[in-house]
Amino acid sequence: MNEIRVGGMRFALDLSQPLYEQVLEQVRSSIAKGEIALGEKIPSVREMAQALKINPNTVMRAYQELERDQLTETRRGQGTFITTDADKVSHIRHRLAEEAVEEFLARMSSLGFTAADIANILRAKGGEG
Amino acid sequence: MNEIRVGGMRFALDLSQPLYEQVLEQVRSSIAKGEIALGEKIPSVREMAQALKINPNTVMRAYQELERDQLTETRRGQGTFITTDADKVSHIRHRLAEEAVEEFLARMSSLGFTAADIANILRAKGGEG
DNA sequence: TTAAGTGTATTATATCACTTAATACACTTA
DNA sequence: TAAGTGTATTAAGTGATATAATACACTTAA
Repeated sequence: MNEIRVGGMRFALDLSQPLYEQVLEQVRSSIAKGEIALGEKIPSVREMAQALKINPNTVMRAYQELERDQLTETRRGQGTFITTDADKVSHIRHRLAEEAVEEFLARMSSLGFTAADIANILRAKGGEG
Repeated sequence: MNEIRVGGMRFALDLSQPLYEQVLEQVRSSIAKGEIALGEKIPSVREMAQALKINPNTVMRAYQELERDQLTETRRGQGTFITTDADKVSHIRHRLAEEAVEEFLARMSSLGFTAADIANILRAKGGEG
């Protein structure tokens, strides 16, 4: 699978998407799922870059987006830490979910599926899984 | 809105995505929704390019993807026509829906939402709309 | 036969996002 | 003081996207 474990997180990078987006999303996912604790330190830019075999600048870009979303706090000279504010995590998590739902519904609507159609499809899906 | 009507279809292009993908998706959407009839001729490459103010090569690329999906048939010297095979349309429509569902569920799962969570969110969404 | 309108192919150019590389600087801690 | 942090800068390369200009094969109607 080319799966890399670093800092208690799992990473699987490919070329289908920008690398910085994949790093961002996979760290964010770990936070949202609670797989990494609040206040915990994540690997340094250089350490992460070396582990993932990508450029430090690329990791930096991902880390800066995490901080802009207030999911992390950076302390110069110390490192990058997950926020200690559970509300921040909850807020971002629901905002991202809202975006996913909106995009999904728009996409299905553009294919001519109604809300009832979608409910049926998901119900069928849930039944088999 | 910068909405352009051409060949019975509506187009609204922006810079958030490749132009050829937007043209592809918007024609495909018109077909899936039955807004354009089976067997009908769609605008020529040059006509579409002029109407949308984009390059003919860009339109060409969108048209070729439609043909690869067998949603259209091209007749040299005559033009590009929607397939007359309703099954083809149905097949593609369900394939795209399947992809949308899979991506949506994966995205929600990466945020730590369960199938039950998702059902609740969509039910709430349906109720208010 | 001809002219206009089709799809199609080719070559060249330009732009932009992404990624890497190499450095350097400010800060914190041991 | 040395090592490890985040951060900034400059340069270069690559690939996808889009445009431009041109040409060719085919179909249809005048």
